[in-house]
Amino acid sequence: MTRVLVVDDEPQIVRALVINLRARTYEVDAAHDGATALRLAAARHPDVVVLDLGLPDMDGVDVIRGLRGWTRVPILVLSARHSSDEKVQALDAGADDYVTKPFGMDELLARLRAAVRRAEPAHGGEDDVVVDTGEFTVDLAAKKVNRAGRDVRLTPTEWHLLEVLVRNGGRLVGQKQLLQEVWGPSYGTETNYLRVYMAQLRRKLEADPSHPKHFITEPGMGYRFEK
Amino acid sequence: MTRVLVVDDEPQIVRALVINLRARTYEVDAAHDGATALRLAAARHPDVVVLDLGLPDMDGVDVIRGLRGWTRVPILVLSARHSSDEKVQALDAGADDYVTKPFGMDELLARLRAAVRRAEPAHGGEDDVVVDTGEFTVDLAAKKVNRAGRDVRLTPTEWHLLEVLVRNGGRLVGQKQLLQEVWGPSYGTETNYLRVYMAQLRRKLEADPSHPKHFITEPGMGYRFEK
DNA sequence: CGGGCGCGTCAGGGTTCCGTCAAGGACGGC
DNA sequence: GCCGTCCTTGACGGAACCCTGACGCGCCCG
Repeated sequence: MTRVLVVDDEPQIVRALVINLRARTYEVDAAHDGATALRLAAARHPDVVVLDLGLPDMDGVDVIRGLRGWTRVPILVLSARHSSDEKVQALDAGADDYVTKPFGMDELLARLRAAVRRAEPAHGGEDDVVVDTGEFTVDLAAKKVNRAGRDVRLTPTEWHLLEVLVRNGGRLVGQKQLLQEVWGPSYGTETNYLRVYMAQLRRKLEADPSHPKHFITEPGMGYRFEK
Repeated sequence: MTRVLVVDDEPQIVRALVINLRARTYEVDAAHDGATALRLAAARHPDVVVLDLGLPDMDGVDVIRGLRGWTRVPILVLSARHSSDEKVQALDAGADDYVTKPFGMDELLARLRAAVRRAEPAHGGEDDVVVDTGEFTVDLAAKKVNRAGRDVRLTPTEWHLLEVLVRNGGRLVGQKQLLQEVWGPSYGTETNYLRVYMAQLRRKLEADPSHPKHFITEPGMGYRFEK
């Protein structure tokens, strides 16, 4: 859920923004002056701030500076002033975008999405998903398998098979599904491939490969990965 | 030094931008059509792109998509179209800002500064910038590699490859991803490039290049940098 | 009790993939 | 215009990997 802080002293603008943002499932806080805005920003940690420069209690640029003192949250400035100087001042103070009133709601929302998007951490936020069995660990993001403190080397096919099984952890995966996901959609009956590669996975990862505890065979059906 | 890629088919606009940017000590490349823009972006890796939507050879939005396929470089769109739809389309395709012609040079430069500023890495993780393997150190910020007290000289391509690997330290990086990040999005199968440049990196950085400890090959999949 | 079926194991051969070297071409500096 | 640096490209030996067939074993069923 994305949280937005709207700062404007004109009630009808705040209302219009709040309605439109809530309708798009944003979480919205609103402030009518600069002091409240700074306090709310600190308390609620919004993902983006929409800030009107014309506030009753302080200069809008000072609000920007107040925020930039401790956060890099995207700031989208809203202003009735069209002068170039005003824009330059706000942007150089740390604003991310500057929209002049009257503004189109579609455009504002698009600029808001752009601001939020680029604030997201790089690389799609792929958390290091690590599965731990006690005997070995599988790091799906790094494509790494560790056993007894040593990295285990897997071939592409071995890794691919392991990945499908681990992602379906606990569930039974049919042999046809395994074959198609690892070898391609035109495969489905070559169960000997599975036997060979399951054996290699077990040899590399199981403490006792002939009595597997994690790579379970379900005769006639498929295989299952268990922690 | 900040590098800017200017994309516009109107020579006078390009000239005005180039002059103004160079006067402010930016490094500037210019392209007059989309294909050239994508090629230059891949070759020169600009820190920000100024893109006119009205290009002779392809839709500007497709240029944005072409860039976003492999890079998060800030894109500042320049357009004669004022319609809300156009803006929304460009922004949602991945643009960072949208300025309508005619534009004030002061404002454009301020928006450019804002785009470059927020693309900078956050201040705080300073110690993450230098990676130490024991045999050599890589300073990502200073773009320097030091080995046995001496700076190692890397070619641009060597450095770029090293950078991608180090930033993904420990993680396996697929050959396709490496090729696209270093050579550009239109590459993906030229694995011989990787073989040549990995060999050069190893020759310059590994104690025993034929038995690499830090630049690990994962046959059939990609490469991995290990401390 | 014997045969069939499914599974696990092993080793060899063909193919793909990788490391290495060297030559040719593009580019920029002097 | 020459020279050095860098990038591209091709070729080749060797290593890694994938496929394949053969065999043994346990289980179920006839």
